[in-house]
Amino acid sequence: MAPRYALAPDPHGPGGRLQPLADDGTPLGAPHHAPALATAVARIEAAEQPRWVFAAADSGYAPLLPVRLARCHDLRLTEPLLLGHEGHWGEPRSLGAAWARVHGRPVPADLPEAGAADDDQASLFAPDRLQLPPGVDPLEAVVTVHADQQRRLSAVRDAGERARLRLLVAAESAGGLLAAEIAADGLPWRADVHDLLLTELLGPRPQIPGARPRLVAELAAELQQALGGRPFNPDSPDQVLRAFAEQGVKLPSTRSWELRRVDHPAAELVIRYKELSRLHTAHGWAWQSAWVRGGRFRPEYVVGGVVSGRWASRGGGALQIPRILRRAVVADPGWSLVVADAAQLEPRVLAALSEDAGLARTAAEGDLYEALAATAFQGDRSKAKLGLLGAMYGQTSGDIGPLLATLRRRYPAAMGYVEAAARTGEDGGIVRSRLGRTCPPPSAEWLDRTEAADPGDEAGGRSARARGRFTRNFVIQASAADWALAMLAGLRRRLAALSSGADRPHLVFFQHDEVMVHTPSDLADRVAAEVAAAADEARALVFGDTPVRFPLSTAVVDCYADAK
DNA sequence: TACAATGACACA
DNA sequence: TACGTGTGTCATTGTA
Repeated sequence: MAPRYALAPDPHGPGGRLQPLADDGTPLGAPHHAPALATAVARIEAAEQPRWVFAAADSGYAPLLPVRLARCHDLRLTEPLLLGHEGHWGEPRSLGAAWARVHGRPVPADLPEAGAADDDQASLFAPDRLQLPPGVDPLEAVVTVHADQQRRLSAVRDAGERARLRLLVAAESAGGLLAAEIAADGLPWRADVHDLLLTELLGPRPQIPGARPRLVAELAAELQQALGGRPFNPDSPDQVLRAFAEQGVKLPSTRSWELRRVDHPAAELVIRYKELSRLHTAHGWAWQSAWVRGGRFRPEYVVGGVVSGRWASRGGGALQIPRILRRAVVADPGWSLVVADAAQLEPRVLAALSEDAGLARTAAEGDLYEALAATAFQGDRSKAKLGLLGAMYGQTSGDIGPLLATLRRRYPAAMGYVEAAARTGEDGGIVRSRLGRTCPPPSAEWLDRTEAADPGDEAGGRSARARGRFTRNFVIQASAADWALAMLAGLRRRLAALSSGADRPHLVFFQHDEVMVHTPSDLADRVAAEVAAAADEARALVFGDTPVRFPLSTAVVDCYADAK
């Protein structure tokens, strides 16, 4: 019974090799070849539930689906976590680079990131991106690098820190599995509802691709009339500003909040035009034909794509679906959507991180801002919220000074925590999330600007403060991402235990502090309970013994738009 | 023609 | 009420 298996798919064909491993990565016996890798993996998974060691789950797991794996160790996702933790942020992070470091060989530079832009024929047939030197056996490389990563994890001195970093590696790796599953399953998307919505708001689909839909074109014409009648392109901020100037209206920019303050009939039209035009270009018919197929929206997620550990997405803008389009996300007949988002996650994370007893009391349950207002802001919830957000993001302008002063007096530990993180950043230091994700060090240019600068130098001071805001926010955003990842990994495990087979609940969406499960309706209530349990489990795993709670607002709905 | 920078706005 | 972090995408505009 091996706790771990390394695997390497054959470059061509359905087979692959498997190598049982001990926990520390020591090979147990000889590798064996499976003519049908997915079948062999499914059999071993059913019997042993090992931790699968992938070079990269995103490419290694997808071909095995619909086989579901419980646990993995993703070498590609783990390497940057370790390099960052060890203070080697800029080092190449490919499997080949990690292999070369173990063997003291020349380390190959990383290839540029694959983006949607170069996702063409050429790159489809490009050699893999592992960067292994010619002649190196991929399975041997996976085994070697895994053993090295396990050794480096064990080398973390402090036991608590070591345990947390291991948790981070496991959660990040689970994210790798999940992202592949979500990509394969897709988000339920009703193209007909989307169509109807577009037609209602924009007019019928233009016959000529690229043409403005009727209502957008009419709005553009109306706008031109309202600004003197001379033709101009409403998509060009420059031309819009000039058209307004000709009417005697001086504007610093065409930002919508700026336009809202302008007393001119054309301002409203510009705002409306931009809204509709954006819907058409970003999420219109072209978007639908590119990204929606077979009743599912299939974006690509990039696990750890943001330095803070949040996921990013590539193509389709999966993490920026405008609210109005949530109408199109509808459960299949007989199925429901369980939508859950963590309420006030970031201030709760601050309370737990800083162990500020007072703030933790306000975060023990219910509405955190309400509780904060009651104890420190004479019941004014908006002040409480503004002040706390300002503290977490490093806001200095506006009338926020007195609010920050109040917070500093009432919650010295919490405010001290973010201010210490800000000072570390301003001084060029690095900070880490709760589980040990490390922020990037300052760039060489930053060091030039700040260290060479005189004390009174404006540019240097600005750069320093900007980095202070970044590190101040990093400790919170990245620790929130730690919690979310742990919650997600737990929820994934719980859903698998709830039901297997074709009509099991699927995680179909994840956006920073929000998850969505598509489930047979008769399981929806149990899914909702598992979401709550996963949230509490993540609280204990990530923050241990804290009075802070992380409540979720959960809705069981047919349509995403009906959640909250 | 292709790419980068910019402005704007969507999401957390 | 309007500037405080992190992203992705599109159209325009300027440069290679």
